[in-house]
Amino acid sequence: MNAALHPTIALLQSSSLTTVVQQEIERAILVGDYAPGSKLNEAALAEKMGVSRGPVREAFRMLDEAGLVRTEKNRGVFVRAIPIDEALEIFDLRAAMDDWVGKRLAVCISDEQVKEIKAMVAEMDKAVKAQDARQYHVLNLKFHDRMVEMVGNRKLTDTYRRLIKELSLFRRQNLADVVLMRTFLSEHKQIVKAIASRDAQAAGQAMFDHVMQSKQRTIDNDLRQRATATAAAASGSAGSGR
Amino acid sequence: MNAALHPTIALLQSSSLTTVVQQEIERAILVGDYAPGSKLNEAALAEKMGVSRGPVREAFRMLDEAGLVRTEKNRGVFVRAIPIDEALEIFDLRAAMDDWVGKRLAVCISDEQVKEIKAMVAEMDKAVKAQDARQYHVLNLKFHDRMVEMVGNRKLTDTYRRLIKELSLFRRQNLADVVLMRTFLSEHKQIVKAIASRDAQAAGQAMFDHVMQSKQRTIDNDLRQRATATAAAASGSAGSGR
DNA sequence: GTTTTGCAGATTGTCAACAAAAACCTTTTG
DNA sequence: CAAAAGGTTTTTGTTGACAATCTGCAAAAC
Repeated sequence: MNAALHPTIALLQSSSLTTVVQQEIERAILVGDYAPGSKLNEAALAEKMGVSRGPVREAFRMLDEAGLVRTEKNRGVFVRAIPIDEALEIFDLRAAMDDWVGKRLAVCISDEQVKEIKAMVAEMDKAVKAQDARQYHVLNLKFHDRMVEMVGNRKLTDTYRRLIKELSLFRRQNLADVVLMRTFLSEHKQIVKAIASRDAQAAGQAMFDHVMQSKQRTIDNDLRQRATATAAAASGSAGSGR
Repeated sequence: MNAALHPTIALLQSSSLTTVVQQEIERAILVGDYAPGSKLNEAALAEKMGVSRGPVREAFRMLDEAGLVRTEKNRGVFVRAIPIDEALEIFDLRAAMDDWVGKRLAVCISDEQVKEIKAMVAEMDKAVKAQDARQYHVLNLKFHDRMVEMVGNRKLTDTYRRLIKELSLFRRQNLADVVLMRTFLSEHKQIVKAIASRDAQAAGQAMFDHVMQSKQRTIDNDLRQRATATAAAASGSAGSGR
């Protein structure tokens, strides 16, 4: 007689102050309200959310273990700033996982599900044509997340999402220009095609390559930004102190 | 001027009560002091370790996020009991990761490191000949962990270890009998051989198959135990109530 | 003028107490 | 005798307070 209880009741049963604080801080971090490297003040957050410091501290411990913040004893907790080399490592690992995702999906995906991811690609197509980079980005995340989910391995899904969350802490990647979006879109189509044709080898390869392509773009991006940054610093030190 | 400070000072700087409590509880769980499913009492643990409940609660939140315990609101925290299907999922994911590990090592391992893993296999050989299943088990864990480490991808290492920890919460697998140990040992030799010969494809395949073999053994084991358990239950209900 | 020292304010680490919920045991009732 | 009711005890959730540590600034020493 406990099935299908009122949603509010279910919510109260499952969520303690700690968990809602944790979710709220996590949301704020992922959405960019707190920049990587910035300090999170216990008392300030506690007051802001109307709770005492206890639950906030417990939430911090969770976020630390999840890799979203880093704790320095007696100094406080800071939003983690993922360095470039760690981001690249994540790309490599993700590529290996997606390789497997492609292989598995080619074997076990249903016709229904093929339709679903085809529809997602179509939506991305629209976004590209409308030059809506923001929308494209959201759809892209959803596309990959959904495919991972379709494998039906919860551990894989958890692990994958964990990596994506951490990666989102990396210096926010410049929204792709239209040319790049077109490239990725065609890769997506290739992935879906390989999966739909049940070619495990090709599907794995396509997904692997696709992630490695993203990795390469991240490297290029970083080099470019690093160059402009040092240039600005040089002109800055030569010119105005600011 | 802060390098090479006194080890005791470094220890005090890095570890708070929360972290040492967390490590101690984790150790106790992994070593089997607290069986999967058993309840962890805040106050009892706090007193046992000579601290207040605060740090214990924070440690609980970390362990929860790490997947080693599960928290039920207003009821307490329990050592997680990994169900068979989740364990099998972990095996699948591990296989995919190890596939990649094999491929990478075949490409980037140093001659020095080849020697190292060969030595580990030799040690396992000794353990098998001595029929020391306990020692074999330890060496086996170390062998795989070391290879993962050698890939040089910290995210991979973290993720892998996390999975292994969770897996160790699965109903403690019966120590392998001598026949099985021999089988696994020969697979290990094959893995090392493929890596040493720089054959990426073969190395990946060998590691993948090896993990899938472990998975299969786990299935068999579970079926057997399940059978004897139901048989015992049947005779139990028919015979004495105990 | 630069470095060092000492102090004040703020922040974190830890603890003990209170409130609320769950578990347990006794008693009552059908 | 089983099941329900009620009260007691235990355990968790949350809070506020206190101690330890860090940070920044200003005064003193060199």
